Amino acid sequence: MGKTSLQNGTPSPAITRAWIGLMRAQQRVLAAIEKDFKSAGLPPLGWYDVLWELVKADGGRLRPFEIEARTLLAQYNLSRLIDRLEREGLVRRETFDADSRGRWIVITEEGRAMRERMWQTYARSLERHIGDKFSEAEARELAALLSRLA
Amino acid sequence: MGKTSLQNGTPSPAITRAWIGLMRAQQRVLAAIEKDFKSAGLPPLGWYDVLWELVKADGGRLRPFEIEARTLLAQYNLSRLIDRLEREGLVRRETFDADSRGRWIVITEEGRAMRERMWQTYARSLERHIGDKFSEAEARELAALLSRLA
DNA sequence: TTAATATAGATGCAACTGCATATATCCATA
DNA sequence: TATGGATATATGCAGTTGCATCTATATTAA
Repeated sequence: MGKTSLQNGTPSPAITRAWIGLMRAQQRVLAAIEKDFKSAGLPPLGWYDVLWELVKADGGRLRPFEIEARTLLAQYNLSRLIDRLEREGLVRRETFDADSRGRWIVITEEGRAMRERMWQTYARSLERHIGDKFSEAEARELAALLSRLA
Repeated sequence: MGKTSLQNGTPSPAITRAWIGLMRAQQRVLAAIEKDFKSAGLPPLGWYDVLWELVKADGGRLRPFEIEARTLLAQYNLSRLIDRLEREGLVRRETFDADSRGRWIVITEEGRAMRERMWQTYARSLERHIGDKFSEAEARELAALLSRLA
């Protein structure tokens, strides 16, 4: 039994409230951010994560399975997300010579530009929907607590 | 600009880490719980919320728009979720005489039994995936911080 | 070598979601 | 009391997800 529980195997009210709070907070903030993206005529937030991993990576490229590990996307979802990104010209698929099962996913100039454009909106959203609600110390505390669930 | 931000409109690292932590924690815990449900041969977690609201409600029944308000489900998603619950015999749609646009959604005995069965698994999951990770005080602190985002 | 197994990535299909709109009814007011 | 607008719920459609499986290639071990 966990550190925090009643005798009968029922989670304590605090645990329950933390869980409900986690679900609702994530849903609300995510919905608010997605709405801001939509208003700005931007693609869904999920695209950002992939583009950002590629920008951070050496040579602006990664293997699909590497993106998968960094983003928590399921393999089949990532494969199709890459389809969409490629259709919009934001990434290219290139051959990976050392293993012909593999591919490089390479970010294009358009992809880099899009990521920056998305960040403008994203940064403002984070400020508005999260930053405004916490002091610096509280934000650190929240991040620390959440990291225990990762 | 928020309480917590740098000059240039970029969210502070603490805010960014809180946000990433929020997304990842929710995804991971939700995925773990859904997996537990699936292993136990149970329907998706989303069903639980509706059944639970109905159990708590007077007479075991609510109007769809009341469920909507209590669960954050979108109207069209709820309408279809009720279809599925009804198909499984867990709820019934009944007429609402005072306003014939409306309906009652009534939980059945099977619905009550299913909710209890789901709770067995749910409670253990919450213990394992959240309760084990926090002291009582920490859980309260986390819930309090998350409630600011609601 | 070859056969068995594992890994990288893609894809058909059914279920679910979001969006827009439909349908039915109610309410306010001219 | 007719009409314009609001509210409650449902639904067609296109896009997305999850699941299972496929193809292609790599690795291991006999």
